[in-house]
Amino acid sequence: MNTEQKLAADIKQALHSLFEVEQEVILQPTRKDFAGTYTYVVFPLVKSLKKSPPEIGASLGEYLKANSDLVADYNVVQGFLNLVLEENTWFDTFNAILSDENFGFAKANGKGVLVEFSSPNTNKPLHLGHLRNNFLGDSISRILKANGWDVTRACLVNDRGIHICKSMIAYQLFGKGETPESAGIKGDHLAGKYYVEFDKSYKAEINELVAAGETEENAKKNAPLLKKAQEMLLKWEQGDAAVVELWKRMNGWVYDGFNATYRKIGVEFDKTYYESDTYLLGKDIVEEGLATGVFYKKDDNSVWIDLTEEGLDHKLVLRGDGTSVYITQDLGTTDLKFKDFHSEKAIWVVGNEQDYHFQVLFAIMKKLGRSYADGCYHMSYGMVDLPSGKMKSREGTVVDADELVAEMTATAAETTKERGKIDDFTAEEAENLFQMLALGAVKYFLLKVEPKKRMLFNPQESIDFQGNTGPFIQYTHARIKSILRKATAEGIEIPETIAGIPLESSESDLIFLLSEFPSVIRKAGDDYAPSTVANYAYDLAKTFSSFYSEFSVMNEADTAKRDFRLALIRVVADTLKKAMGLLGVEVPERM
RNA sequence: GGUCCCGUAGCUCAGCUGGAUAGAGCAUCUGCCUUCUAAGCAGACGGCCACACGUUCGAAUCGUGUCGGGAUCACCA
Repeated sequence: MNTEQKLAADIKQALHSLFEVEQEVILQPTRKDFAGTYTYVVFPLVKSLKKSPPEIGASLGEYLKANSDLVADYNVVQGFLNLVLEENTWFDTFNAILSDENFGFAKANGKGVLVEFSSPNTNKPLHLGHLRNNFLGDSISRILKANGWDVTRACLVNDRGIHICKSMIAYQLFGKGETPESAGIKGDHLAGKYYVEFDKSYKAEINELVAAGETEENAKKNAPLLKKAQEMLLKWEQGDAAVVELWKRMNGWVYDGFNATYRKIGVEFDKTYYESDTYLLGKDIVEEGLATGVFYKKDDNSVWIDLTEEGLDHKLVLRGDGTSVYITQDLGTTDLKFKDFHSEKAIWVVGNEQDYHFQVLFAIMKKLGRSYADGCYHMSYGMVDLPSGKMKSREGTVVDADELVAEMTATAAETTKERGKIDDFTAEEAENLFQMLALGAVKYFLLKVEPKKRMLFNPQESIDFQGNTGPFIQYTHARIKSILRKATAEGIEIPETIAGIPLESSESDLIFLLSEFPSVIRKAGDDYAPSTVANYAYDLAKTFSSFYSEFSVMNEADTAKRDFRLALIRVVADTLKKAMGLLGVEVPERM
């Protein structure tokens, strides 16, 4: 039981003894302007007790001061009972944190969760929007693990379909046999180049047809290039050797490119599914649904489900000609995923433009009686917009992931060199640091915003290194480490338990914040919100910085005080490292 | 048009299981580096929390409606 829970129990007991009231007690942190750590709001008691709020507050405060060994003092402002804690409870709280290396992390709960994210298309390189997806997926995986879940990270690669054929056709027509090696272009970028190429030529054909008197609609449907792509898709599905060979070759290039990017941004998967393997799945589920009467057949043989009871519409699950639609294969892969991993939960990190799709998918699974249906969650997130509007790969108006990371790394290098604090680093150490800072900046930037909100990225203003940013938190960690190195150099041993030291308010602020770490992790997991962890890390770093400028650690004459501060800041550094770790961000020893 | 999401300072965002005088960062302005890293700290400036009504002792937070922005409603994925 932590301090807050104990205090709540004491208040509950007090309510019982004083007023014979049985009530759950909820505490809130006391506002900065008043003395106290926790505040209990007495307004709700006014009616039943028929006493004024200050009266209730005072008698409750008096009782707690006398009977609770946690409460040293109290004050009442209107209906707010502010409780000042005994100093030794701060040390109880702190010592518990100090002695627990895994403070904040829950024990394994023996249950599995599958997190699917990234899910790239193999016709274009990753852009800023994909980065948001990757970082959200990576971070929520880490957060769920910290909440005790056994996490499997899965990636479903969209490696087939008409859009892939578009790149392939364009390459066949205009590629002149070039390869990533011959062109000196990363494989995913090379494929992307031909995807854009396709779109350009396709649009030119449409314009020609329209000029020749076709309607725009017809032109779009009948442009020779599109026909070629559709033919190629058909050939691919028939297993045409030449087409499959080209498909394998080009996808191979793309995977090499993706792997390089994933390695650079520090994202990994436990399991990769390929849509070329799974796109035919789901038809047996359609049969099952027809047999159980969950689905119904129309005259043209197409299969549907009625979801009007769920507030949704009728939805097609299989075409009249027996071929799959998107949801068909998703039914199949969902079953497959739960069969493969026997997990309790599955999470899909997918943009909010698919909100409706997932509502439908989950509703169908429920109607089919899948036991896992309630464990399905769509972690929906908003698009990353540019000042000019939406990013469009076909039109080339995207912020490329590789380019962005490279630019940020250059900025980190420049900013760091200006400051001249790491002049003794080897080239490799320096490069390592620049990468760490660049990724810290980008990841933090994308994760600090609540996932479901769409966010704006302004390339001109770019990503900052000051203020509420990843590098600021990394910097805070490095500053603490610098002090700890100094202490080690002087042979100072940090004590394992602390007691009886008069506390400065910024010190108790820090202890209080540290004590909240477990509930922050819990909340982030419950809400699927890495932003909760990001905001916490910033809050902690900010509070430390304030303490740092007000008090000195190593120059403190009272050695007991000094040693306490060393212990305190060591836990702060550890907690910053853990919190940033949950965002997939590393923190440096020096910067 | 139906459904879903969003609307908080000039800009980017916290806060939303109802609680006190709504917080940060950026930008603008003032101070602070001979003491542990100034990527920092302290301060100033900046708000009808889109609007209206309702529930409540109490609403940025909950409910209803309006307005504004976005997404979606394909035998595309």
